Amino acid sequence: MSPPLSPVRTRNAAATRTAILEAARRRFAHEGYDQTGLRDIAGDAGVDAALISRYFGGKDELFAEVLACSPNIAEFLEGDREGFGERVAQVLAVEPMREEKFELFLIMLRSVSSPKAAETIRIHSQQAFFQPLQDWLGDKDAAVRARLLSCVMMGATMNRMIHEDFLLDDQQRRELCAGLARTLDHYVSGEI
Amino acid sequence: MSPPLSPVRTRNAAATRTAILEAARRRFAHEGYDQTGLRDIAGDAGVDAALISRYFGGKDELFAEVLACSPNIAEFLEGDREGFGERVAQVLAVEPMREEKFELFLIMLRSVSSPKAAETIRIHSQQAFFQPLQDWLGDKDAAVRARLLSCVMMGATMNRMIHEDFLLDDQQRRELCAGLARTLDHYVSGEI
DNA sequence: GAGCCATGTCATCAGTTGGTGACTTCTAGG
DNA sequence: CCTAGAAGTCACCAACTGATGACATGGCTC
Repeated sequence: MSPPLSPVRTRNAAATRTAILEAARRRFAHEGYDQTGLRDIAGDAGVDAALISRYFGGKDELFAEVLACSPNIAEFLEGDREGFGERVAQVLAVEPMREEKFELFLIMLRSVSSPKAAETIRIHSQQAFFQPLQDWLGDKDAAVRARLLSCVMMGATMNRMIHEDFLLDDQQRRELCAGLARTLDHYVSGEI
Repeated sequence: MSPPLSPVRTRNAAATRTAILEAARRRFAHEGYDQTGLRDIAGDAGVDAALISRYFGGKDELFAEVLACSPNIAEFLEGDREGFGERVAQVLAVEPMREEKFELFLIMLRSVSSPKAAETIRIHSQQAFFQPLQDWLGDKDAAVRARLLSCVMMGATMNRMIHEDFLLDDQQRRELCAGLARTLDHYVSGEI
């Protein structure tokens, strides 16, 4: 899919590891765990496929590593509370899906169906998504509100995965974004 | 997974077809398109795997047939408008996931990652989910509101797929249900 | 410069998958 | 009762997957 990252300097373990990790992240985000082959990743990274098993142990471990080093929800929690809904909704509904901020979502949602990835995803989504969100909300109903927030966020992503803005013009997309933002802010402010 | 449906009366084309279709529906809902093998389905249906290709042409066609004959959104659209949120939220958050009403969602969400299934899903979700919902809403913003509704519905399903009511007690589940119902009804009544 | 270990390459394995065609067996219609 | 065709069975293929171990080679240390 993409050319080798550093054709000039081969035989550099750190660079190779990084290249594999990045290629894997893109692949997992675009095709999901099952559809991504070790050879695909290796090809993108410009690396022999055998190296992946050597560096990471196996596909599962590579997947876990990718999840661990991907940007999580924290980014959205920075900034003022009132702007949360708008910030998130922008990413969910208007910004291009290629955006990095999106990738963790895509990786998780595209790979849940695979049993080997499912457990890893559950643990990671709890640690790097749910718990921070819940802590950020702070109040007593935090667990339920975090769940509600994630319903909307995941649902929006899912929806976009299925029909990519199919049949929705710019105006409608803005309305969709506004609706999402409003609902998210409702949950944040505690009005379940 | 389950014993043959009719061991007494073999050599019945219609029964065999139905058995395959039902086994496939269960499998696709529980494991998704990729993780489901023709041999798994055949085993559940108590049928030789070769028959599937013979009856349906291939895995893709079988999948399309399963989607086509699964119960769709229409069931939820019956009844009064005010009760919509509650009806749906009940299924999404409190009723057991084994429910048949759930299966179409699960099939779609667990199989989007597979390219072969994705196109079929897109078409079918448009025909059997989106369009009816949009028509039912009726107003001008119907397209956007339908999208918002499906965000919440799919998101709730997705959430449940990832951590099955993990860490949520009965009281919290009721709150979650109430929150979902409220949001859904907001969208139905036009308050985006 | 020699030696050694980390790094990278290659061929290959075993398992699984969807799919196909030749074969057997049952049943309906004459 | 007998035959024709439907229904079901079986063996097998080609493609792909993740993974492994033997081998080649580069680059650092002494």
